Order: sequence, then C-alpha cells, then structure tokens
Amino acid sequence: MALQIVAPQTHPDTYFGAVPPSPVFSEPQTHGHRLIAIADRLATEYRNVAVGAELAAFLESEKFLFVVMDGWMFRNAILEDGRRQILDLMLPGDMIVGRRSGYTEVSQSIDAITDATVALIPIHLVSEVIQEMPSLALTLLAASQDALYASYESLVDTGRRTSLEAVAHFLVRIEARAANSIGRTANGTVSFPLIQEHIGDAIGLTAVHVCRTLRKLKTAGVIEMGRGWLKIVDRGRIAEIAGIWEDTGFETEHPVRRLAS
Amino acid sequence: MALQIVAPQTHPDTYFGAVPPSPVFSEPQTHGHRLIAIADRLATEYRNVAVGAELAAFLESEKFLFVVMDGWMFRNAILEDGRRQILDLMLPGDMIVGRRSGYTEVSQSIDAITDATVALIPIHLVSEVIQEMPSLALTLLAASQDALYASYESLVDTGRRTSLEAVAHFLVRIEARAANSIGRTANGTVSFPLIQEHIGDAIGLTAVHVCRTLRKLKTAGVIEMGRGWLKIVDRGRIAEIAGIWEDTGFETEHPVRRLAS
DNA sequence: CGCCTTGTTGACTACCCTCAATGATCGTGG
DNA sequence: CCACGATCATTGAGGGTAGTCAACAAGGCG
Repeated sequence: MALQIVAPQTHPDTYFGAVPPSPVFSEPQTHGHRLIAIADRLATEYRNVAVGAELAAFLESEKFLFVVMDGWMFRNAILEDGRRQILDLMLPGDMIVGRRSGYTEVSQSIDAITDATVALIPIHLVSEVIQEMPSLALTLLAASQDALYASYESLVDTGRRTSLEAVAHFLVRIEARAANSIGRTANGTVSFPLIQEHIGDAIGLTAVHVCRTLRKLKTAGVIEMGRGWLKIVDRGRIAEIAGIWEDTGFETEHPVRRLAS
Repeated sequence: MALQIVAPQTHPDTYFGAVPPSPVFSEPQTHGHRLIAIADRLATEYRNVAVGAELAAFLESEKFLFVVMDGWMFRNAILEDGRRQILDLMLPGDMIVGRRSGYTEVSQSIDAITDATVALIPIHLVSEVIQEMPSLALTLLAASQDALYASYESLVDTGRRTSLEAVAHFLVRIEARAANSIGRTANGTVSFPLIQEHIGDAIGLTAVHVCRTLRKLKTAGVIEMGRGWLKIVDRGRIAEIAGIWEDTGFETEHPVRRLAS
C-alpha cells in the first residue's frame, strides 16, 4: 500500500527501527525525514506560525500530533514571574506530542523562532494507521526517545557544566541538529536564528552572561557567529571545551567519586 | 489470547491509550502498572541489582527493554572529572529504553538506590508482539512521553528556580511518584531512600547546599524527613514555595516579558 | 564498640546575576 | 537616502546565591 513508504526498514536485530549508523557522517541520524513523510501522508491541516508567535496548540494537544515541517520553533516553560526555560528546540522533522498533565507541571507553550509551518495529524488517525502498520508506532517511540535524550543533554549542561562548557556544548549539539535537518553551506556555516536570550534560556543563564561567554569563544577563534548564522571553526577545540570525548561505545572506567549508598 | 491483559482500554477519542483522569487522586496516573503487567508476560530474565551497584545495561541496551519491578534506581550522567547529574529516578513500573548514541552525548549509567529488580524484555520480542498488538507500542510511547515531561520539570528546576524552589518542587514531584508507585503509610509518610547528595545531583546543587535548604523547609514545618522516609506536612505551603499553581487547564495570560524576535 | 556513611554548620570564595549605559544592526518610513 | 525606532549585543560595576573547604556531629551496621 501507499503508506509503505513510511515504514522503516527494520529487521529483528535492529533496535526499534533505527537506521544503521551512517559510515560517513558523525552526526546522529534523526527520525525527522521519516516523520515528515508520515506527516505528508496523514496531516489534515497545515498551520503557519509567524516569527515570535505561539502555536496555540496545547489546548488541542490531545487531539493532534504535530510535526514541524519548516522553520525553527521551541518549547518553553514559563514561571509566574516571567522566568523562562527553553525545554527543547524543534527543527523540521521534530514532533510534538501532547500529554495530559499533572498538577505539578509548569505551563508550556510552543513558540516560533522563525516563520514556521506545522503539520497537524489527528490522534485518532495515528491510532488507526498504527493498527495496520505497527512500525509507525516504533518510529514515534524512537522520536520520543530522541527528544528525551536531547533533554538529558540540556539537563547536564544546565546542572553540571560551567557557563563556558555549557554554551560550547549547546552550540555543538544545535549545530549538529541544524546541519542534519537543514544542512551546511559549502564553507561550513549553518543557519542559526537563535539570539543570545534563547541560548541563555535553554541552559539556565542570562543573556548578558551568554554574551560574555560567546565572546570568549569568538576571540579564541573557536566559533564565528552573525545574525542568523553560526560557523564552528575549530571543532577539536570546542569539543574539548564542551567536554566531549570520542566515545568508543565501550564503557571506560571513570576515575570518579562513586555515589555511595 | 493471554496477552490481552496488557492491552490498554482505549477508544478512538482517548489520547494514546491514556487512562481517564481519576476523580479521586490528584496525582497524575502513570503507566507503571501497565508496564509491570507487560513485563510479567514478556520478560525472559529478571536481574537483581544491589544497593549502589550499576545495572551493566548500556552495552546491551539495544537488545533489551528494561522495566524496574522493585526498588529505586536512577539514571545518571557522569562527566570526566566526576561531576554528576541525575537524569531521572526510576521506580517500579518505569522503563528504560536504550538508544544508539551520537558522539556528543555524555555517558550514562543506571544505578540502584535500594536493592532493585529489573525485568529484561528482548527487543525483538517487543517488536513481534507489537505486530499483533499495536496498543503495546502506544503504551511504550506514553511511558516515554512521561519520562520526557519529567525531564522537562527537572530542567526547569535546575535552570530557572532558586535552590529553595527547586528542592521544594523536586520533593513534591518525587513524593507524588513514590506515593503513586509504592503508596503512603496511614500517617502520610512515603518511602524516600534518597540522600542529600542524590537530591543535589538531580537539580544541580551541592549536597551541602541541599542540606541548608532542607533545613529551612524542616524548621518552617513544611516537611519532615528521616533516613529513608519523607512526609510533606504542609502541602499548601510547599506548593506555594515550589511555585505550583492549580492549573485549570485553560491558558491564562502571563504578565511576563515576551521573548522578542 | 568502632568504623563509615551521612548530615550539619561556619568561613570564605567565586561564578553568575542585576542594573545600567552604550553601541551595533536592521527594518521602516519620511 | 537617511533618520528613526526597535531589537539585540556589549561592557562595566557591584551584589548575592550557591560552591568550596573543613571540621565535627549523628546515626547505622558489623
């Protein structure tokens, strides 16, 4: 049937329909291309969200699955006094799944960083299609896990890295996602529409401190930035600053204090 | 067939198989009971993990889905110099889904806070069962989203709340989960095996500062704590401190600065 | 009883925040 | 084309929250 195109090529030994590691690129594969294909098939509505506008989605989040088709968005949490935490960035191919919330949870919204387009897929339609194509559910699960692991990275940046480490690590992560979703220009520049306030709100800093931190990275020749773009000049150096170590996949002994218990 | 017991009772209008809101309890429903039932049916192995030990799982995380059956565990990220961030707590009914990692990601491990038991379900078995029972995939997706939203709460605590707010909010969240998973005693006490270092590592503070902060809450009569237990004495007050506001579910106007763009 | 883990408290430090002013950049309209 | 306003970036001075270091107390457990 026509929908076969969205079915991941899996075999029993492949974890949850994940694509095999690419031998060429070091960026992690995302499920974005697959989600976009799904949205093309199942969306009943497309919605445009202007720069700075909010996707009035959370009241209907139990009715639709959202897939970002174009532009940059972010999910943020807002405290009563205006403090704000960006929970995740959403690039084309990322999805938004609502959830019945408990009373302890902070209110969220989805905002557009650039003009953006979102596909709306009715939840009941997703459920129906899954009945005949269970692999769709596995794709959604994998995408959900991607978001979870991205959130974990933000948590480490925010909780346990210094501002310099956190900013460097954040830039590496987002640059990779942007490259993966949108691509780099020939000279290695990626689209990067975030302002310093966005960066600060994503990793728990103020815009002022982000500014000072970025300056260090710029004057050290590690990155170049302008309005709307980013170029990572010295990947080795920024990885070092960010505390990224080539991981072989094998557990190494950490010479660390152990949490006793 | 026998496996029907794990199928959530869903109808098309119900979001992803979530149980309807309970009219009695204000705690959010989890999918724990359902996952435990699934594990009872599908697990090929149970593994005991002693207090303080590490679930040597991440090398095999592409082969198994893990479900915590008993005890408390936590997922943590470790930096090279020993800094540590607790990413999530795992109580009975919580699941662990591995993921092929990208090179920017920090190394993780799963450790036991108390003696714990984990059920191992082979991934290929999950895939097979999903073919004939797609609702299983929806349960897994819902559980994954639960973990994601829990992570978002930690992110807000860590990035945008003061130590007092963060500790209070953390205690409220975990107390609710513990009550939901294990239950409260008649006098309102819940099992709480975390030491102050765990709390600090979960919300980006040092154990010393957690100590000072907990002391404020104790002397204010908001909570009572002892080795292995916690009692929230004044729920109204701690919710106020934590910045939790009864949410009607309707969007209210936030009198806040807007992120310009 | 004695060791080891965990909790507590104090003094000092430092990283990041706040407040504020200025500069750069961009879009817009006269 | 330039002026203007708005947004965003930059820089400085000073302050506060949380970290660090250290010593000691309080419980558990063998």
